[in-house]
Amino acid sequence: MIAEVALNLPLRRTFDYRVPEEHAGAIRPGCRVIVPFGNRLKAGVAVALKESSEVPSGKLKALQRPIDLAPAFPPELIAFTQWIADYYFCAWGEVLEAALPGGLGARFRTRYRWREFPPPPGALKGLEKETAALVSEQPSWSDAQWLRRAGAPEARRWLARQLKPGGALEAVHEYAGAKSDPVMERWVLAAGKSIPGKKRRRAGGETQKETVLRVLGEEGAVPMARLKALIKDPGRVVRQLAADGLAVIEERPAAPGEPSPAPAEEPFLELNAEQQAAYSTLQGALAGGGYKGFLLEGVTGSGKTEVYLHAVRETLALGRGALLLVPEIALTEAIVNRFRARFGNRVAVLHSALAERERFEAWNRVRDGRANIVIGARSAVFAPVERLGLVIVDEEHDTSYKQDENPRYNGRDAALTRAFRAGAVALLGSATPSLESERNVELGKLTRLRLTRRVSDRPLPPVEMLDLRVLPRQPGCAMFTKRLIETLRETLLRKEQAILFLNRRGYGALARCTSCEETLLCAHCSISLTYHRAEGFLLCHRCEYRRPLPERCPACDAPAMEVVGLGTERIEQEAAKIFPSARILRMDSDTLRRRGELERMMKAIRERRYDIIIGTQVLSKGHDFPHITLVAAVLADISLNLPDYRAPERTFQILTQMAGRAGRGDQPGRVLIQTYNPDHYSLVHVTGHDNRAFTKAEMAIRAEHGSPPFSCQALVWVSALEPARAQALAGQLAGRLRVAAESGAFGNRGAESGAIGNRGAGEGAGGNRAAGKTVRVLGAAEAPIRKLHGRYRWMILLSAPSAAEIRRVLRAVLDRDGFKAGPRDRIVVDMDPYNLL
DNA sequence: AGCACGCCGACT
DNA sequence: GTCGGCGTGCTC
Repeated sequence: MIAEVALNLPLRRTFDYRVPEEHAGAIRPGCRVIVPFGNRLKAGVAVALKESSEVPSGKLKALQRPIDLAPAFPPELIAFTQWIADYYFCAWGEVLEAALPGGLGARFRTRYRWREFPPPPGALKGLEKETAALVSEQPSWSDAQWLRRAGAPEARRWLARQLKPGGALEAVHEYAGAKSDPVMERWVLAAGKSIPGKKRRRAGGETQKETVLRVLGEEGAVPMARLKALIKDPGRVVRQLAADGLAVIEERPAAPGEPSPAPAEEPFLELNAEQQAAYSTLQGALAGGGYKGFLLEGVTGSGKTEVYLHAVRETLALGRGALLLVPEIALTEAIVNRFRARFGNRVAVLHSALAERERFEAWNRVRDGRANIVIGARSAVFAPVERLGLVIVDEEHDTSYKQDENPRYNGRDAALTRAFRAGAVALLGSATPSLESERNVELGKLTRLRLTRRVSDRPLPPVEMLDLRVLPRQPGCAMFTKRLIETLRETLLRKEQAILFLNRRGYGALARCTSCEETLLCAHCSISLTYHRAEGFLLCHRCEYRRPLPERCPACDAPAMEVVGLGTERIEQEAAKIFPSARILRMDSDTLRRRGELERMMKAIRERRYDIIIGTQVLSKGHDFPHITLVAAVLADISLNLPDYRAPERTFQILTQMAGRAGRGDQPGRVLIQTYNPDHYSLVHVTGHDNRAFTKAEMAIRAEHGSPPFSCQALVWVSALEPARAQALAGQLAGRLRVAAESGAFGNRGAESGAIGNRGAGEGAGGNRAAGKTVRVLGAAEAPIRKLHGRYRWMILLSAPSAAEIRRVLRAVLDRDGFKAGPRDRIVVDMDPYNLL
């Protein structure tokens, strides 16, 4: 028997292994396995079993052992992850790695062993005395031991020499368990029947031994941890008892942590007419039992979640499971609690904010069917839900669904494909749908469902544009118009809460010399440093680089450094000056570092312990604030000016989401937008809450430029340590891609099946193509951020009617022709990219 | 990605 | 003479 194994390596291929007789029964498709690879061990997934292999049997190795007793991946997910790897042009093993909480999660250690023991005396030559003593006294020792004792460079060289053929040592690699293995606890069990009762009593009461024996007599078995509370050094006492045959020490799997108590049970709310209409349609689709896709477009506060809840209930009633994806930052206790209040422990939460143990536990509950409703971020799209009937993607427009490291998949698009392949209903929800989804509605791939009214029947707040080019400012504070400050003052006088929104953290945008105009840049990236006042440092927002704000300009030595531009820290400082008695809270990724901080702050806001909340877009995502009546964008232009064709879409979405935060309680809300571009269409349509008008305008622009969703794109990033090398390599690669694109234009291509094709009219459609190039190659061009993490970056843009065309070109150059980069160069493919910088 | 192998310059 | 730089190629 041969197992085909996908390894977590950036290789777009699998490896075959012989399955040894002893594991023949245990190795099934979907099992994680340990295999020898080169001269070490690696974890992988047996994705298929077969009778024979293309690989000559002399080359085949035997896999070492399985990690799992039961396959970690059901057949559906093996096929689905392969599809994802293929579509996103990445390694299957990397997708499998991303699909499991904690990854494949195998731990290894290395032991160094004497080829003969005791070692010949000459072998220790060159080692200092202590290290020599350590290694000469034992037949083998672990890498951890070695590192602790032998950090010196001579020792390192000695080891390398001895490990070479002819040396006195060999390295033995061992599997050291998986992260997902149950945590073990040491227990003490009573043994032997004689519990000596007539020991002479000491004046002070029981001896420590007697205490342990008494507890064992009462309970039979206790965890060591509990004895620790009773006596000083339970390990020593228990070892003695064990030696006397009175106790036995045993490792047992620790009991899983207390599941948090389910919140009070909550009834299903009655749906209003619009919700009911949407739900009825979903009900029909669910009953149909096959794939159907929907876009639920509902303004903030229109009750999308209640529709989700009803749809999930219906799904369960049909004997199927459900998946709810939420954006990375938005997963709050609120939505999880609502689900748990209706469905109790059928709900499992998979999220990076959870501790690793909890994620394993949740994942296991899904895998063995105890839970069949999964709520989680992007990677939850790979949750092993059985008989999947419904996949919901909340806030589907959110760009955090796109992973910006390998595998570079989009959770929303992956969700559509998974639903399609599973014959499930897909439901995308948003107040501001993405252009991709709008296009899919136009193409009939998604059916639109609309919720136009807020549940409370409260009208949407009026939005007022404040033109920064002309309006008078608050004296001494140029960032605020008088109008904004007056409105804020009224709000505070009414004892209501206000949000000041600015999409940049830190104190100011950059630090500059007033004398020579030099701007301070990051040492590793070609972007300006942001001053963070609270930390007292200049920080790079792309890497970890930090440095103090210098007194003198590093370029001209003038003592004239100044911090220019706006950040949330500065807004906070200025607001505190104007409203000294207001209670101000700043929310951005700086103040939200700690786990659970978001929840704590949200609670404090709901309890009205703050008057002004200042923050970045973390504020815009999916939270209810009943007492906020004013939302003001301090400078809407920041996100508008990025060199990214999606900047208007993002700006419209963020501002519309922010506007939706105003006035959800009893008080009506209002929204102010300060900007230098009051006539820009993406701002104007926020004023009118006019989704459709914005979409129409933006769609026209995209159509004109042929950008997504009217085409499919891939970015090929090329980076190197020297700028010239990056440029040359990118130029070469672009040339080769161009050749492949042209030569393939008239060639044969099979239609691919099963693709949902989130964008691009041609996905899976086969013919209907004009003769000529279908794949356009743009560039290579230098990246807008030309240097990042010390690497110089170039980009090549591939654009085509369908992803399949692009894959064909990429395969031709990168796989078939094996276009090679040096070990210090990097070539990264990003399908359907969101990050264009 | 690692890690070996292999082929050229500056040091004990 | 060797240590070590990094280009090249392979891993079932």
